[in-house]
Amino acid sequence: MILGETMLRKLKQHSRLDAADETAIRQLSCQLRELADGEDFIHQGDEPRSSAVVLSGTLARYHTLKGGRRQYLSLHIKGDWPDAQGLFIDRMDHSVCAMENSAVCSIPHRELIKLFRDRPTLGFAIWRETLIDAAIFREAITNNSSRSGIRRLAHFFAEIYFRSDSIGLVSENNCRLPLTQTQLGELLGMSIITVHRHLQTIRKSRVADLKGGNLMVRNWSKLAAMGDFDPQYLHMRVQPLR
Amino acid sequence: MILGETMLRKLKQHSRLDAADETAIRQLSCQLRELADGEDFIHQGDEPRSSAVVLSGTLARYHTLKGGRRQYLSLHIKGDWPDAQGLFIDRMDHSVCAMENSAVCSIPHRELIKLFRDRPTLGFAIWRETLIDAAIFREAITNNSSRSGIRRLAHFFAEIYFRSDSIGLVSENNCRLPLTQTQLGELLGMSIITVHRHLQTIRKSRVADLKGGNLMVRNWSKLAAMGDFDPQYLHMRVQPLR
DNA sequence: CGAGTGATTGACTGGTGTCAAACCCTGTGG
DNA sequence: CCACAGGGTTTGACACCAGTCAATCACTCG
Repeated sequence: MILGETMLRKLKQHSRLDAADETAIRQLSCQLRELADGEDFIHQGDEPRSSAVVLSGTLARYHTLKGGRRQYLSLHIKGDWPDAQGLFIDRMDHSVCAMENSAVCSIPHRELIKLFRDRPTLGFAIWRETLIDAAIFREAITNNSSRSGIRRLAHFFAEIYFRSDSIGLVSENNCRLPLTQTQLGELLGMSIITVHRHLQTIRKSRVADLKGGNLMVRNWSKLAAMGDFDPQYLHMRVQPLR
Repeated sequence: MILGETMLRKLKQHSRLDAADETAIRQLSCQLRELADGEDFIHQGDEPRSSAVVLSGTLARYHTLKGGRRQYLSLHIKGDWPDAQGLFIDRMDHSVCAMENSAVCSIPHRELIKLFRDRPTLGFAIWRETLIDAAIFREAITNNSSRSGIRRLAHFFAEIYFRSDSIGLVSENNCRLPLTQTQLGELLGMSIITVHRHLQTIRKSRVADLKGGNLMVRNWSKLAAMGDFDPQYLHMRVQPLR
């Protein structure tokens, strides 16, 4: 089953699971949901009753600001749990939407909690998953607060490329990144104009390029250097890119 | 015991615990540690073997940037778990230091994990604690990325005042906030000069004042409005300030 | 009473945001 | 098959907020 394999591949990046754990995961029930580009998956204020794993596509968490503008908080690809942060929370403090046509698989909290009681190790693995989420949030604070525009953009590109690679979504130096320049600005805390100007610089230096929702990395080590990117905060046991 | 009461008061802000849970918490062993102003409690790269609860004082998480400068990520007061994010993580991706003379109480992970296996509900409560931490990180992303300098400062003041009040650390409209303007800048992603200028504005409008490590809130509703502060993201069952 | 740290103020500069307009690509409909 | 509409991208002009530099003031501590 796709859900089981996707979950396992992701969880094994950071956690050790035994055969019984794997079996338990494969037996989870899955409620498939397809999302259209731009569609909200869960909305700020909702009471979460299930949590989902991304099977395909790209989702994002976001805050809605006074005046309706958005602050995107994080981007989620295959294997991620875009609403895991709602696990033990009464009401969502943020929303989650699809950035392109996507598919997710929902698991009721009731079933997850039973799983955690029966197999604490699996609970710890998913807890770890939410802690890595938090580490990514911390890095985003640092990125958006203390790095210059161009480094900020480069760091984000490096992170998404690295994460895509680790789940097997990079081919020929390309990965998906279906964000408009406006959305990149709403993620990185800068205006579309500034995003555009720095993007041009990155293009001209032949480090990376973003076109048609695809990120092409021409020079990985230069990109990582430009963004001060050090993947330690992603807490993976194996580190694919070098 | 101080540890038990401090932990219980904090956990009960968001979780329901039964009598047996409370007993189990009161029986946790506590390794008291006193920290001097500025001292590192745990350092980026360390392997965490225990997690601590703040008994008194103020601690902060921070990233060390290229060139040695810091990005502060979050501030922690009585009842907080400043290194809970290291619970299921091999190596710390950030450091934690004391912002004034402080006291914390460490609990070995081994003991916590045994507790979680025996009493899953308590594990869920502490998991929730780490999820609320993450919610605070998300709000920090939004604050530092999309609010103007003065709103950013006001939002941070509102948050720390609100959290201080909820753990009983506000008296006569005052709470501790032992940060220099430089440190405020390193937390909010702006230069000391900008911090200073906005702080002056906040002072002159008689909304709040920061002096000698103390934050005095003269007009709570104005401060909350100025910072677009909505405490929903703190996920407390009861909301003290109004 | 100096030394040191932090707060305060001013002058200047540069990066970033806003405004505005042209361009490009794609999908739609006549 | 072409014209059009709409969203996204690109470019330039301009203003202003925020950063750097620099100097002075205030407070605490030995």
